[in-house]
Amino acid sequence: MLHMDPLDQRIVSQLVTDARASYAEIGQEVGLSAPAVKRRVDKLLDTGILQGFTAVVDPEALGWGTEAFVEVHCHGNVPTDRLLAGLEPLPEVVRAYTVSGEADAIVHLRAADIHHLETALERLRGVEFINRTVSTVVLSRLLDRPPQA
Amino acid sequence: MLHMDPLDQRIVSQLVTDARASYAEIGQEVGLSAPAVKRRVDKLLDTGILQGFTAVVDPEALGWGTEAFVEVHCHGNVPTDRLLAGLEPLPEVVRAYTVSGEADAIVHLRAADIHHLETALERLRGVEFINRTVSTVVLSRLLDRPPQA
DNA sequence: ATTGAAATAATCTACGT
DNA sequence: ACGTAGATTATTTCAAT
Repeated sequence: MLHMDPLDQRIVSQLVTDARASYAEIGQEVGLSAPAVKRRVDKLLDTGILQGFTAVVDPEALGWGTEAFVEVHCHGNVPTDRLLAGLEPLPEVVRAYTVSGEADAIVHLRAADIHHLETALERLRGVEFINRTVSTVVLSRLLDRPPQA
Repeated sequence: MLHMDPLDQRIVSQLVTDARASYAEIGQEVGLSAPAVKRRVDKLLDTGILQGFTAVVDPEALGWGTEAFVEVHCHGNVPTDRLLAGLEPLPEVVRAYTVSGEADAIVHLRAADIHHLETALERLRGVEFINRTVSTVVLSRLLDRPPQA
């Protein structure tokens, strides 16, 4: 179903490095004409291998400078779709994962400041099926690597 | 030094949604000409508010389908630059944060499979100043939100 | 599945307001 | 700081291999 040949991989790699690179530029790097690159990119978008193109924004500049990771422990067994439905409405939830181990999920929160983070945590704890949360506040971002350069 | 007016915010928002949108398209959305949009984008890149443009790739397709979060506990006090120097050489480290609480850092690992994850963990534990690690393997990705849509 | 060429569209570099 | 105009470059479509 989804397979990338080496050329696709190099195209994807270029786009990860600079999503606004022209098809001609990419083509020059990988040894293809611009239309050939576009067709491959279109197909990669079609198959879902490429999910889209986005700008990388300094969270500080957006006024979302405070982050935390929260272990979520639920009452009994909660199916993932209910988990998702419970977390989705909270705008401070950047990412969420179901995990092995004691916790049921890990939630990545992003807020404007500590106070905002606190209210976000309160709302998170207010989600009906959530029993207990364990928060870890981020002090600094050490590393933030592009998916594949 | 870094401030965004409402027009900048709308431009950034457009670019987060689609980093390959043309300046003319963005301009139409926000009520500016294409050159005006480009000038603002250039300035946003210059000030570091916009850090770049990247493609969003399905990690499965890259053969990096297994993820884990690892609490890192160090021997005594390790300065952040030494932490960074220790983690940076490991390609499986996608992101790393220094954090409040018991752990010294949280490391986000991405590997091809469980076996690869295991070897990555072993190498992580091999970093000299690392005392103990607590791993949590990701079972599924519930939510992965764009920074600001 | 690729190239090459022609039509269309986007970008860049003025310059003027 | 924005817009318009003109030159340049990129993208797209299509024909052909």
